[in-house]
Amino acid sequence: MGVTIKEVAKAAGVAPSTVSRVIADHPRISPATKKRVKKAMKEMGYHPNANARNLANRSTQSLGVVMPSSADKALQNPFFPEVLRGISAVAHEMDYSILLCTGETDEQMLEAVERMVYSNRTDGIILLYSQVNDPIMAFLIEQNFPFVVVGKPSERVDEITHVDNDNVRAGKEITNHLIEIGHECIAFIGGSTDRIVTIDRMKGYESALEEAGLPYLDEYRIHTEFLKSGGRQAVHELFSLPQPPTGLVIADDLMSIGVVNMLEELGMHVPEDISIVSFNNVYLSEITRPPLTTVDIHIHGLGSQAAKCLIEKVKNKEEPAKRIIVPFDIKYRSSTQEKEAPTEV
Amino acid sequence: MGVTIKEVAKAAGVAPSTVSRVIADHPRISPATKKRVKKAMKEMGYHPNANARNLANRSTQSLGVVMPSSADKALQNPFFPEVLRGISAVAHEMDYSILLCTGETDEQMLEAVERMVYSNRTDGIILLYSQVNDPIMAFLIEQNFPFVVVGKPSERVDEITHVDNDNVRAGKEITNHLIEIGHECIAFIGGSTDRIVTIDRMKGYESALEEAGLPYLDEYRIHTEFLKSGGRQAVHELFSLPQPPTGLVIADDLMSIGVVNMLEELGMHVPEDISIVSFNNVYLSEITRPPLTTVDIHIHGLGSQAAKCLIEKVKNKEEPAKRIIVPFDIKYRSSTQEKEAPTEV
DNA sequence: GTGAAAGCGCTAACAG
DNA sequence: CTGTTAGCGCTTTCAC
Repeated sequence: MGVTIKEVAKAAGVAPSTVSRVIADHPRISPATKKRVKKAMKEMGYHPNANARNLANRSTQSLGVVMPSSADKALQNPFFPEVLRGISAVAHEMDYSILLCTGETDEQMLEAVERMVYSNRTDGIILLYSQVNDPIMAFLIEQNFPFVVVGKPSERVDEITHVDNDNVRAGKEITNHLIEIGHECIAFIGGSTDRIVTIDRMKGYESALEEAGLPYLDEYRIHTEFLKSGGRQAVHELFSLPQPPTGLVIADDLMSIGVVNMLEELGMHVPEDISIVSFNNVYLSEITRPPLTTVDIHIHGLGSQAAKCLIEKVKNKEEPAKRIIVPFDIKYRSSTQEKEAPTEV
Repeated sequence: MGVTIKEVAKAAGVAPSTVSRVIADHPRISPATKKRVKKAMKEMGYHPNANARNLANRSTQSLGVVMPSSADKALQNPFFPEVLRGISAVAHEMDYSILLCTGETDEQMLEAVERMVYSNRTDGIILLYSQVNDPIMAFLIEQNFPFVVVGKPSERVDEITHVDNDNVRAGKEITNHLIEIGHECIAFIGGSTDRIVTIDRMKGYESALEEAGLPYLDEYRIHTEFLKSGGRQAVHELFSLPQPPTGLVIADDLMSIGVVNMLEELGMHVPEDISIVSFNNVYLSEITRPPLTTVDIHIHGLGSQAAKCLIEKVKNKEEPAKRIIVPFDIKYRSSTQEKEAPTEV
């Protein structure tokens, strides 16, 4: 194994505790010894053993990150690498490591999280999703274990630290954009209503329609897991309505890409026949055809803020719950187009 | 903190060492005490402290996973979540945790890896990419630290355990497909030639052309970082050649999506005017327009095999270097189309 | 089969 | 300012 603190101490002619103090950058230590010890450390290639440190400190200097279960196709969403980047950036800066947690099924996920917590492998946890009735969140709360969620918790919103966008407002603004450019029949397509993010974005959509006095039929709201078979059917029905929509608010860029393709197959063109807006602004939304008008939610920022909050919380158990709202902005691209006034004969 | 081994020992009326033996499922222990201890553990909600265990064992029960630096847009490639799933599956099964390692710049990455290794945070490392002159790999070799690479190392191929597809053969087969359906002018578009995967796929492409006696001009090979500005230019030039290609072999699905869109903008249709094949079979390649004919490289398998190899290597330092080739298969979809014989007048 | 005791490598009082 | 000492929670000889 590597060099230990004792060996360094001996080499520098001091006690191990002194070396420890140098490592911790303790104030009350003479510059002379400090220098001497540092020199010895360098010469001997000393690096503190994280395990031993953590044992002595009862900490782990690591953050657990829980992704959604991989049963979920959504895991392939570029959202995740991006949010990981954000987390990683501040984790690295603050000298924390990242412990990843996935699993095939929900039970496996819970089990993995339990193990992490019980065996003291992590100081705190970041939940990368938020859904109703989440057993993992319930477990964390019950254990009073530090965690933050990226997104909005489904309940006890004020007691749980979370980092989110104002998805309701974002939903409203992006829908308003569609309204402003002349659309009156606007439908919403989102994933499962178990996901809070879907709900919020839809709320925004509804409130925009309401304020504008536009119709929002039940038939205008589609919730489909992730395209494919079921989704196709739903979209098909949407456009078989007597009054088919001319604008679509879609809860996620990836979904948009699927929908655009589906529409084109059905002989409808985006944006000529139908305008589409969505959320996230993943890299793909720029290079797809047409490039998507979408809400840039600043994924990286969500990640970095979450890490920051969690670290604060870990360092100070009494840190009050807080809510961080990461601003968004809208990227206007060519999936939307002015709706010409209906040709009245 | 939690319950300790001592408390369990006291409750069960045995010595701590006995409890330890029960945890480790030591053979020489009477069924009676074993049962008694287990009962106590359960009742008290005992869970071993990973840190203490690892310190005593000089191990960490965790695997480090190194992603490419996030400077790389490619990080948003769904390849990563998917390969993580694979790693995760076996890690979980074998009771290892996953330590993630990213960084904004290459230096930051190296630094992060060094810290992981020096501070004994991980037992072994999986490199999720392979490129020439990689300082991280050099470091790992120099330290004689256990690692495996997903992909093919740029050098010392027989000394480094790696998990890869036979990318040369895959490149050849997929190119042959294009040839079989009548294409004769086939170009290759790939990312940086620093990445081994690009090189191998291109070799396959070349060898297919050669065997078929088809031309492979220098102008038919494009290496572009990741579309956008530079890429557009290159593609544009490709189709300004006196003999523009009718088939395209593209090194990555995501790139294909960009290229398809670019072509459509230029007024060319896939597959009517030009056929496209690529690699990876990420989820998107099914839902894009048109769905892509692509090599399914079994990303999940790459991940799980890598984890398996690494764990073997970690458990047995003497484990010889090995190479695991994960099979691939081709998904035929509608980005390719028979090329009608040139209309000879 | 089980217990006592000595560590794993580091930190943190408590003295001085 | 620095050394001594006693752990952190678990494993592992070595006895019995």
